[in-house]
Amino acid sequence: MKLDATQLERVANQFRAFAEATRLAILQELKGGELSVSEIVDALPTSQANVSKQLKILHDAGIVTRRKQGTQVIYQISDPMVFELCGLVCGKLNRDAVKPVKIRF
Amino acid sequence: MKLDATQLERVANQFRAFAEATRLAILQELKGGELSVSEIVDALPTSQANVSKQLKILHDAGIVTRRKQGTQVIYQISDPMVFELCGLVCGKLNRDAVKPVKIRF
DNA sequence: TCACTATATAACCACATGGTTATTCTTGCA
DNA sequence: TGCAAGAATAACCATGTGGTTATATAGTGA
Repeated sequence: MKLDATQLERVANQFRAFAEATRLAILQELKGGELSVSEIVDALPTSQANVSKQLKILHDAGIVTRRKQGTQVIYQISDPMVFELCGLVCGKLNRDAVKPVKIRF
Repeated sequence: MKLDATQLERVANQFRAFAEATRLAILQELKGGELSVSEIVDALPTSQANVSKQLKILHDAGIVTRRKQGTQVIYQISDPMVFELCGLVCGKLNRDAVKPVKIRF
């Protein structure tokens, strides 16, 4: 059963959301539980504008959910598939590595 | 245990290899077993040059292996993780879809 | 050696995208 | 109402990249 061009494009779009270090860093922070935008900004070495931009991409892809609380917006990972995905990739990188450097998301 | 910037970059690079419809289409063809470049070209609506280019990206990412056989070069998926990855993403897309349209890589 | 096939590479272009700075919008509070 | 904080958006730039066309490279057989 082969996916047609449209379906492949949708799958590619999902992968694309994970294909940037900053977005992965955001997801890594959210792994510990929901966080407000400013908490994420404080945790990462990038600007508030960029965090908002990347969060929008993750949100559009359905990877995170948002919730307003006063003036804050709180984000949360929407599907634990995220961890499985990153786990698979880290596993492959660990297998491929010559030196055994354990990476785990 | 958090990944540092370099490790996140490597994870992102893996995801990036999957983040294009043409490369996913190639992997989908290779799902049935090893294929030569020209067989892949015949199966896809793109040029030989582009197939070679995308195969190089997949190969550099360690996702496919190559083998020369006469004048032909035969490619193969190197790690079954590929199918698990695509399966997870398809599963998420199926869950997210309002209309239940089963997608399966 | 000469053609022919199979594959890879180079040059190029149009377009997408990550990041920054500046600005706008929203909410809560004095 | 005015102000400050939190977050999103706009404009912009530099870079990366998918695809094409054209060319180069390697192997095969006559």
